[in-house]
Amino acid sequence: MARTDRLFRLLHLMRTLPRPVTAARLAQETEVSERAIYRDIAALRAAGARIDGEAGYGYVLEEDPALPPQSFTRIEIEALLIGLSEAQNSGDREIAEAAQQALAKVIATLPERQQREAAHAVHYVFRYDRREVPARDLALIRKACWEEETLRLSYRDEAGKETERVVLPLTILYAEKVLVLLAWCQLRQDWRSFRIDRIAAARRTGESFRPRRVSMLREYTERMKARGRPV
Amino acid sequence: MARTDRLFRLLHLMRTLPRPVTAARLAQETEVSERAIYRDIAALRAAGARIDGEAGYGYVLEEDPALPPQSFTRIEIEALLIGLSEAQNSGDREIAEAAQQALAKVIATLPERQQREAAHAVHYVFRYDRREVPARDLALIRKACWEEETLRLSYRDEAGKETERVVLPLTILYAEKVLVLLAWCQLRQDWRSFRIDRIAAARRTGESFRPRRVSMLREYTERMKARGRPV
DNA sequence: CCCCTCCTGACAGTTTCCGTCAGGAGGGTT
DNA sequence: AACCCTCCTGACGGAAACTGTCAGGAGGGG
Repeated sequence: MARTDRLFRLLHLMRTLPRPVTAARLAQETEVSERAIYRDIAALRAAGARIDGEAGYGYVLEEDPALPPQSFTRIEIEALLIGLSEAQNSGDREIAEAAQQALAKVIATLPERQQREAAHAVHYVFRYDRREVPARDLALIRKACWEEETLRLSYRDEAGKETERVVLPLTILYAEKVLVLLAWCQLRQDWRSFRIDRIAAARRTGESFRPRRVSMLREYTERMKARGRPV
Repeated sequence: MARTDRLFRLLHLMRTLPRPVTAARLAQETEVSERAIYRDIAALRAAGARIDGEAGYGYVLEEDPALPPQSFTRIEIEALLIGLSEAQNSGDREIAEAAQQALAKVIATLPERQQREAAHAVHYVFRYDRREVPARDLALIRKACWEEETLRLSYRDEAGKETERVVLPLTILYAEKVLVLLAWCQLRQDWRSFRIDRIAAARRTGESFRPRRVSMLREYTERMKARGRPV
């Protein structure tokens, strides 16, 4: 591999691999020695890349010279930061972390002046109602929605009674203080909302309902509208 | 000039000089021969840059996913969308619009598959408590925070009594259902929070307190910590 | 103490790059 | 047709950069 190619590839790897990226990992991916990686990082830094690197930690690309600078107004930057803060209060740990990473990626494309504006944002989100974090099975449910795979749920209703449900999971809904799974319930043959904190267990069935998720959501939306309900 | 530097510089020149850019111009700007430029262009192309070049015309850098601009995991995309939804519920119209635009800009840089993932996101934010939108003067207050300019406020307290305040505005705080301005109040010689919906009028004084905003925020934060209060 | 990782210099051998020169292509204008 | 503009590519000899190995060091955390 030509060195030129490798330098661009390193930038790409630092953008896409989970942070932080170690020199050992980069060396493995590009099939050169670690010493070559150190040299490459130095070259990229000399060329304007802002790469944070701490002993014992790894590398984080903070400003990327290969990308066209993206331009956001100051208020757009503030809006993104508000969004990050809100996502961090979502009660969903995985989403909170993902928001942080996504925003860091966006910030890395910004010129220095705008990065400074981001650092000195004037909006601040403050929430007392830290929602219960129903960490259990949330990732599994999310994945099932993405992959349009049926789930078997053990669900506890308000009275504490537990039933087994086979559902087609459509959407994770962030309502006021609870997370809700909107799904098509095969037991009831109708749409049902399941509070995620009342899901005792969730198991994947291996059965796919692809590609029906989007059309079912459309149906649900239209039914809610027909009932004069907010969507 | 190191070749690495030169390659990034060429990308920058093609982005900023009037199109089309000739090899002769690039050679002059970077102080190398035209032959070197031809080689550099070949290297950039090998690295994925889409550079259009026609004999007798010059070069045009096609700025698009050829140099994979940004990559987000699926959950990162979902997190950004959650953030957008939350920002749209912030009660601040300007922020809501800015969030939409910022996100559109981010999405536009994504490869097609990821744009589709964004379109079929599984998370949905739903809020009953549409907050009061105190649109009046909010933009002015925001700008004053950014520019570190003193404000004169007509402020109504809970009993409806109106006072005049001269304040150094620091932060717009998104609490549960209200927007709050955190400021240093010169009348009280202390930090005060002002509910934005109770601000009857706000006027700029023309007096700057730059560059004190950041250090004052730090002070406030430290005081809150010393009092065992959440920051 | 150990572990993890980033960091830098030196070395000899290997590879790449450089400008110059030559020849060609494509498109447009007169 | 000739001429102009520009992109394009190969070859050459000399110069510059790169390579992996080895050695030594730093910082942070447990």
